Amino acid sequence: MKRIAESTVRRLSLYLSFLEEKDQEGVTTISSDDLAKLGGTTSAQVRKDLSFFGSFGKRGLGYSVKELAASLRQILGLSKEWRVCIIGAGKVGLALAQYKGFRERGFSVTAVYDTSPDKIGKPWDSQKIRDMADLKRDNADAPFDIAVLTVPADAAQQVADLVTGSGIKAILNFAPAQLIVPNEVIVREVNMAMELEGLSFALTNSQE
Amino acid sequence: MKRIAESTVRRLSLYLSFLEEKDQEGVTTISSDDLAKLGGTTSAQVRKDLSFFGSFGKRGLGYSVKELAASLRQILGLSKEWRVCIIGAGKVGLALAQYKGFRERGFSVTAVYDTSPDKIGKPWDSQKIRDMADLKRDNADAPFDIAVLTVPADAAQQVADLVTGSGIKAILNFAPAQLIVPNEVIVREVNMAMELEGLSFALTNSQE
DNA sequence: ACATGTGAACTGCTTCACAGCG
DNA sequence: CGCTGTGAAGCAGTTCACATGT
Repeated sequence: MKRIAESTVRRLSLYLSFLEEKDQEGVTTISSDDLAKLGGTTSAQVRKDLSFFGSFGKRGLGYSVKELAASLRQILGLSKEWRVCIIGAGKVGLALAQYKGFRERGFSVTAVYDTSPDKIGKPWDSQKIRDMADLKRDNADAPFDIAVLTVPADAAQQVADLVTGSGIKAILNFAPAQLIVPNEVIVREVNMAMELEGLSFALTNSQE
Repeated sequence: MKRIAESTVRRLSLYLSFLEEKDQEGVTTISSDDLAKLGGTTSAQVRKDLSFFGSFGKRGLGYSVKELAASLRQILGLSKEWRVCIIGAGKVGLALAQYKGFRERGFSVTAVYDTSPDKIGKPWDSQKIRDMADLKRDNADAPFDIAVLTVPADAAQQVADLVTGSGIKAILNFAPAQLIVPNEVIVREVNMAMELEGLSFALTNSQE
């Protein structure tokens, strides 16, 4: 398959959320222009994004909300449940562990890990925080698809090594550190400092 | 000033974090190639990014770590303290409120707001959670530069209206909702669903 | 000799505009 | 006729390559 731009994938994800919203509202048909307005883009962009994957609309009519949503779920790989573990049982990690949005979207948080004896064994939801040392064995029993890293910056690389060493192939990294991982491992960074500094820059330079 | 790409700003932010790290380690001089390797980019990219703002290096030598860091802080607008409020005293909001990385980078969280009577008045750090209804008055007394939204998706637009109505000019939005705001207001979205779905897509399509 | 700074070439994402089809 | 799907054009961001300064 042709390489798809990350920006395209992000927009598909956005379109899907709008479609789900519209479906809830009972809307059955939607045009590329409607989707574009919701997502702050253009109808040509919407059609181009979809065109990489096939043709989903009816000319003169638009798209079936339900059908397009189903197609996008398929494209984004959301038809299966993804098994997610969270590494780092700090405030952010535990907040994420209980975040309902995960499960709704098919991401099922099945374990939380930490290295601190203070935290290991403590309860979260209906389970207990597990020892980081068990990750490799646990993953061999029932593999995780995605590891979410919510550890301090100085521990991030070491934890990432354990994660990739266990065979996990995707990381969502909340630690403010640039991870070095094998080629086949996919990493997405969520870097708060970067977002805030982007706002800082924009505010500083907005009064021209 | 010429318009600067968001990707450039994100990289500047990244370079700054590397420079701070290197400075800690006592490194005094660094080449564009060194910075590129740390950030997973190319030396030409680093030099081009910097070139938008001036010329900071010495030919044949490289950049002074301290001087370049100072320049980047200046460029990114990090020489002043930014006043930040957090809106939504749920798990994520409170986790962010106590996140040390904020203050280290010059972002000072000075208030947390909520609408729920259960939460208003409860302590966080050395302060109390304030009533959302007080935001406008509080902001008139001592303006916030940035509002961080950690509210449920269905409340996000309404809250954003209150925020922009109070005169706040920048929003970091953690709610999975596309905000509509006046032109002069700057919004950055941190959308977990999008990040996870990006990983899902990549995992689904990685085995070619 | 070495690494910066930068115009020029290139790559790839976005926008345009229209043919095609319901 | 309306809206999709798509080649072609346009534009923005990245990479190249070299002249320039130390």
